[in-house]
Amino acid sequence: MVAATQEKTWTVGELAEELGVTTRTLRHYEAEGLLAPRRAGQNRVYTARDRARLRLILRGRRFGMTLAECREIVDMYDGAESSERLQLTTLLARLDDISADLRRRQDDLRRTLAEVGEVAGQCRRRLDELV
Amino acid sequence: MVAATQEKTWTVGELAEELGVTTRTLRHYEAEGLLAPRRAGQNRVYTARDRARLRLILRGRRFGMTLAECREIVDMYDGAESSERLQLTTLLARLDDISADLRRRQDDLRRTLAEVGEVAGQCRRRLDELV
DNA sequence: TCCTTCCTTGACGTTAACGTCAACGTAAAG
DNA sequence: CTTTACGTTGACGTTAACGTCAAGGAAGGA
Repeated sequence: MVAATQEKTWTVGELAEELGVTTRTLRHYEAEGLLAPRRAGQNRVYTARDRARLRLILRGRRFGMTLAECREIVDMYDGAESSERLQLTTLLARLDDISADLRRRQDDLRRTLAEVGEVAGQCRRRLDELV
Repeated sequence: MVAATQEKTWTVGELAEELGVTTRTLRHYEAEGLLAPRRAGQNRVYTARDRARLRLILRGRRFGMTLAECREIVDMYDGAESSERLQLTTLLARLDDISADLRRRQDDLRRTLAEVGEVAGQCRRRLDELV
């Protein structure tokens, strides 16, 4: 098992393809400080950790988080390994704020979904009447 | 009860203020065909119905719906009162698509919230270790 | 060697969703 | 009658999140 420590990596093209975005998006995220892939010479090398970060970002984007908000969240993964009480306490407070915000959005989504269901129900009733 | 049929109305400024947006936003939504308030001469007059539409729109915006998506949904409220079978059937299919999309976003949100909770938990554990 | 494919950086373009400013009308208050 | 506080339209500006070239480098196959 000589090669057991060789973790899988991706090129920009591969990772972009796999997650359904363009390479431009990956370079943009890097420019905005959301990703920081290794380099093999000039070329970017993405690890499984980079890939996980990217998936978090893309997931957030799908329900309206800005890149700045995404960055704040992924950065917290690193901050949570701090050893300073003040840092951890501050981070924890921020995380609570973020959770509250996400729950509000969850509520907005839930209500919207409910109302879409209402309209669908109304459609079905009118279709029944048309028999 | 002579005046019982006089429903409450709002001016742009009043409605914007009440819902926490600017008047520019209301005029923009009108230009994009999401709202169509009555006029009293030149001035816009918003009814409770307009207000309800606006609340739906703003709610959708909060979790990442575009104005075009918002318009499609609010327009369906009107379409659901159609009397043509084909119209209703088409609308119903579209509503199912939208519901599926919203549920995906709901899932994305749920997962993100869970992971934020994970990070918070990790913070708390590290804080405990620091006693 | 040449060709293709993938990568790089840099720079300008585009779209959505408003912000901002100008120039003007009008109705109530002082 | 003028000031103040709304309202109107029109037009240009701004920000975020990429899209879209352009120009070039490095690796591998025919």
